[in-house]
Amino acid sequence: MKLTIGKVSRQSGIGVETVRFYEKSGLIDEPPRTESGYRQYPTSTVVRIRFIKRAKELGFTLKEIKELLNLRLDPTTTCDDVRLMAEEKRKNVRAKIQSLKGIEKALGELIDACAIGGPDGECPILETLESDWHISGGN
Amino acid sequence: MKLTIGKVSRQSGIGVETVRFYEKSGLIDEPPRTESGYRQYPTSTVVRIRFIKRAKELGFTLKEIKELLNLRLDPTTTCDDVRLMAEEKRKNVRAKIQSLKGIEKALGELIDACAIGGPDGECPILETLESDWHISGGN
DNA sequence: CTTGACCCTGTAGTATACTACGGAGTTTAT
DNA sequence: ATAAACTCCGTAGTATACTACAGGGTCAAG
Repeated sequence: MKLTIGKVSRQSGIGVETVRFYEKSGLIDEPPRTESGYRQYPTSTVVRIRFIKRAKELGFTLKEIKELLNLRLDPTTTCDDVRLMAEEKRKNVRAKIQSLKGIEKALGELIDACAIGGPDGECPILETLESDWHISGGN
Repeated sequence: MKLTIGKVSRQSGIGVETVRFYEKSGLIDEPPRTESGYRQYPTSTVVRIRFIKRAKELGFTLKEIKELLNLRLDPTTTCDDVRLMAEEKRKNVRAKIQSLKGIEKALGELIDACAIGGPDGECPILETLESDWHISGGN
């Protein structure tokens, strides 16, 4: 089943203009066109755009997302290239998870403190997070 | 010990201009000044800026980071307000962790496939991630 | 067969988050 | 005491990621 740009837009929750912007930016392939020039997307485009959306919410730039989506074995990349890049990305993702867990913990402590009418004034997020976690494997 | 803006900048790994930008944006307090007008930062400012930096890498906007840093019990907020907001933030953080775990898993599978000279052509990130996880508590 | 919703291209404008610069005063190391 | 390095403020410029036209053509329902 082929989709018009409007359907892709609605099903993936982004604007029509943004779909075209992602195409220009190389995040999604140029789809085939009808005789009159209308784009005809495969349904997989919706999955791809939803991935882009989520990855953006996780702090990846469009450039990084492109790299993630292009991580595959094809004639122009060797297996080693792909594996090394994937390992680099995974290191970065794991660091993000650790950072988020630190924030989750801090929020949990704040919620608990709140429930028992705990301390006030200072910023509990920072008090809880004064440890040395950091994002590694910069992009 | 008081720090000049340059020291804060170096210790937190952001530019001097960015420190002033964060001050203008209300992310860090206006520090006291010397007679000649130089800013004098407490060391806690460095901790705060490092938090801002990490939170940015995790996909939070400066607006959201401000809200996180202001989550505290003070005369202008009630305990319930703080707890509800903190719970909302935690929900969002947990969703992010789940999303990242999905990506981590996908990368792991790609790395494994690579190691054994697995399938090629398609994008394994997408193939692995075609589930319905999403970020909730949207901001 | 028309009317309204849709699609096309291209360009320009917006929001966010910096980043650089000009022109000046201040501090510090030699 | 003087040069290098730092600081001040304000404004303007940049990169990223959209978002909104303008001015047209296309398709589907009644």
